[in-house]
Amino acid sequence: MGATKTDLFTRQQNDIAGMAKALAHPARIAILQYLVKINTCICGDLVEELGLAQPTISQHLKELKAVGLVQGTVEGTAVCYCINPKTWKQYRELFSKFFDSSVSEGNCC
Amino acid sequence: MGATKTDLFTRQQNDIAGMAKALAHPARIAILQYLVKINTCICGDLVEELGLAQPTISQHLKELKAVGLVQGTVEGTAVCYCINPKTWKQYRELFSKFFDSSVSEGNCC
DNA sequence: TTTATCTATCGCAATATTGCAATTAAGCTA
DNA sequence: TAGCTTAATTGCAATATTGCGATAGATAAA
Repeated sequence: MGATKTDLFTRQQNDIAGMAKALAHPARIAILQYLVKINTCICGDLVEELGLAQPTISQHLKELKAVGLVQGTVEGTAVCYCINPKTWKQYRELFSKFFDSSVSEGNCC
Repeated sequence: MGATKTDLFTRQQNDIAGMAKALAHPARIAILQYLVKINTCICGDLVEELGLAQPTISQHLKELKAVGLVQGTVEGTAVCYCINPKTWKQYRELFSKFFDSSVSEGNCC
């Protein structure tokens, strides 16, 4: 029926999947990379940087804010966006832990 | 409308997003964790392990195979699945590289 | 060959995501 | 206040994803 059956899985599994979902769009990757590159905060010239319409960028920023990867502060008429370092580190650790599960090279099918 | 505008983004950005998309479902996370835990190959008792119907599991396995995270070999009537260590390492490195972009703690908005 | 077992595919329904035009909301400046 | 700029929200259309029943394909055993 189209909806993910989250109740079948552990909290951690849903967490990892949710984090991955936040990264599962090139526009959001581009936004994050841009924010990392610029370091200091940036507002909505993301609209210029990427080729997407303003409501679309706003939507992607909303999702990134929802998972805590990005912060926004109102600066006059503009909004200043930046990476949330705390969540960023959480993401790094979670993915790192997930992939560090040792995968044996040889005894595969 | 409704389709991702992949042509607006770099190859790398689409790659990361594509990899993230493969992980963006708890069932696929659960499958990968199970395969890592069992180490040696496993077939479709994933259906028992997770509570999803056989066609649904098959679908998720297909996606994991499509991105190369999982291999399958026919073993009689069953199919033996396992992690593809090569792709697994590629994923780990890509995500690690992405998140290791240094995010400064202080000068945020 | 027939039967049993296991997996893949098809087709469908329900839901989610993507993208944007139009509009609204909020703040600055004159 | 009115006018301007910027961002968020709304509403819609197009597409993608999720999940499963039914079916088909492949192989082993009788």
